[in-house]
Amino acid sequence: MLDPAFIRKFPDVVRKGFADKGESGELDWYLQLDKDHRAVLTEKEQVAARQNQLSKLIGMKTGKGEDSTPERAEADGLKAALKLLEERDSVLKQDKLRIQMRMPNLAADDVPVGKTPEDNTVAATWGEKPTFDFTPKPHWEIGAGLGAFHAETAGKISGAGFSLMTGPLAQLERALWNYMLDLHTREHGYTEVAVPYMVKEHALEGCGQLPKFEPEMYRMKDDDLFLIPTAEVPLTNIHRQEILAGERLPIRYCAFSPCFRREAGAAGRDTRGLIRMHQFHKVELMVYTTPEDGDAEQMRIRTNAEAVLRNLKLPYRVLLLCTGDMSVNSRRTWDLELWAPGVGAWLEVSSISTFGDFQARRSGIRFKRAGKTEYVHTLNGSGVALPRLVIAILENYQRADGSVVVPDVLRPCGPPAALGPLRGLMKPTLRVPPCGQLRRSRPGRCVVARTRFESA
RNA sequence: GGAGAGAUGGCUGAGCGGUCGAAAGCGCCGCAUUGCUAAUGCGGUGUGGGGGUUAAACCCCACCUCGGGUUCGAAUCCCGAUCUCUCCGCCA
Repeated sequence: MLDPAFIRKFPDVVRKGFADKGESGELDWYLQLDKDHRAVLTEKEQVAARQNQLSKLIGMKTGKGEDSTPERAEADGLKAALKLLEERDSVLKQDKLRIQMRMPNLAADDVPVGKTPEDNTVAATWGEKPTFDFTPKPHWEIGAGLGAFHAETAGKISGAGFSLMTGPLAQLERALWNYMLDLHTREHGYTEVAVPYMVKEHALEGCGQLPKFEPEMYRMKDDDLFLIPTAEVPLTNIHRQEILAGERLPIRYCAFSPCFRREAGAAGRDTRGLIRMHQFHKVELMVYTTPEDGDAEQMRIRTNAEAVLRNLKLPYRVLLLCTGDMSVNSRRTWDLELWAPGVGAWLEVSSISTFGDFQARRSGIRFKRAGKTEYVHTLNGSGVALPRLVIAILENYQRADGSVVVPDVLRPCGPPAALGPLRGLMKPTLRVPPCGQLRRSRPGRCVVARTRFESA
C-alpha cells in the first residue's frame, strides 16, 4: 500500500511508476474518490463536533438538575444527517481502500524500466558452467537412473505437478534444507522460525498476495484458510499490527516450509521433472528493518543466499528485474538463477525483494524511535528453493555412469560422497531403499539397494 | 465436539451510561540530585485521519478486539463475529 498523502501530493510520480509496471492502478478513480471522501469527512466531522458539544452540555445540565430540552431537541435533529454522512464516509473509505490494496508498489530509482524478461539486466555471474565429455542428462533421467525419482507414482497419488522422491534424492533434499538452515542461523544471524503452513486471508493481504494472486492460492473453503505459497507470508505477519522498539531492528528470520502454488497461469509449462511444482520446499529469509537500512539489508540477504550456491559450488547469475517483470509489490528484485546443464536453462532459485513500507502499511508493522512512529521496511528472499537446487546438483554433478557427486559441504548433513544407481528395484511397486546406506542384497529379499561409493 | 471465562494504551491492570483518551504501576524520554553502579524526586510520554502552518503551535473527528444496535450521549448496555484461556470428551 502506498502512502495516501504521497499519492495526493505527487499523482504524476505515481502515475509514471504505475505505467512502468504496466498498471494503471486505477489512479484517476482513486483521486476522485479521495476528493469526494475528504469533502464528506469535513462535513461529517463538523456535525459530529456539534453533537459532541451538545451531549456534554446535556450531561452537565442534567448533573446540575437543569432543563436540557432545547439541546436534546437539537441533538436529536442532528442524528439523521450524521447517520447519512457516516454511511457515505464509510462507503467512500472502503472504495478507496479496495483500490489502494490493488495498487502496485513503485519501483526504486535504480530499477531498469522495461516490460519483459528481456529487459532484465545481469547484475553478476559466478562460477563456470561445467563441461562434460558426454551429453549431460536432464535431472529426471538422472533421478530415474538412481531409482529415486518417481513421477508416475506422484501422479497416481496427487496428479500432475507433484513429485515423489525416494532414498538418495529424499535424503539429498533433506540434507540441503538442513544445511541451509544451519548456515543462515549459525553464520548469517537469522532466527529460525517454525511457521504455520495455513494462514488467514488477512495474512495474505498484508503481504500483497491477495487480492491479486487469488487464482494462485490453494484455499480450504470450509475453514477459510489458505495454504501458504511461501514462508514469507507467516514470517511477515509475525509482527502484524505491532509497534516495535526501534532498537530491536533489524529482525532477521529464516524458516523452512513447503510452498503451495496452483500455477494457474503456467499450465503446460515445465511439465517434466522438478522445475515447476504445485508443492515444493523452500528455506526463506525475511528481514524487518529501518527505511535507511533497507537497501543494505537487501544486499545482505542476497549475499546470504548466494553463499548457499557458492558453498555448493554451483554456477549462477544474478538478475536485476526490470519494472515490468518484477512483482507488483516489490520496489527492487534480484533473482538468483542456477545453471542447469541437463535442461540447458537458468533456473530461478531465489527472488530477493525489498518492499519498502508497502507491506508494512498493509499489515500495520511499525517501529518507534526518538518518540516517532514509522513504518518498517520489509524484505525477503529465498535462501533457497529446493527442487531447483536439487536439479542443479544432479545436473552439474552428474557423471557418465549415471552417478552424482555430492558437494562436500553436505557431507556432515548425512549424504554419502556420491549418489549411485540403485539396482534390483522392483517395478511397478515402489520399494524404498535405506538412505545412503551401503547394504548388500540378501537372497530372497526383493528390496535391494546398493549405493555405490566412488571417489569424486 | 460439549461447558465455561476473557479480550482496555509499548506492557501489567482499574473502570461497567455523561468533563474517560481512559486510574495506578512498569517501561521510555527530559530535568534535578547523587564518589561510580544503583537509587530517589519532579515533569512528560498512545495511534490514525481531516483542517491549519514555511515549519510548528493550534482546532476538529475517530479509536478501550472487530462489526452492528439501543441512547441526546457507549470502554461501560444489547446482538453477531474473531481470537485467547480453562475443564470434559475425542485424536496424531
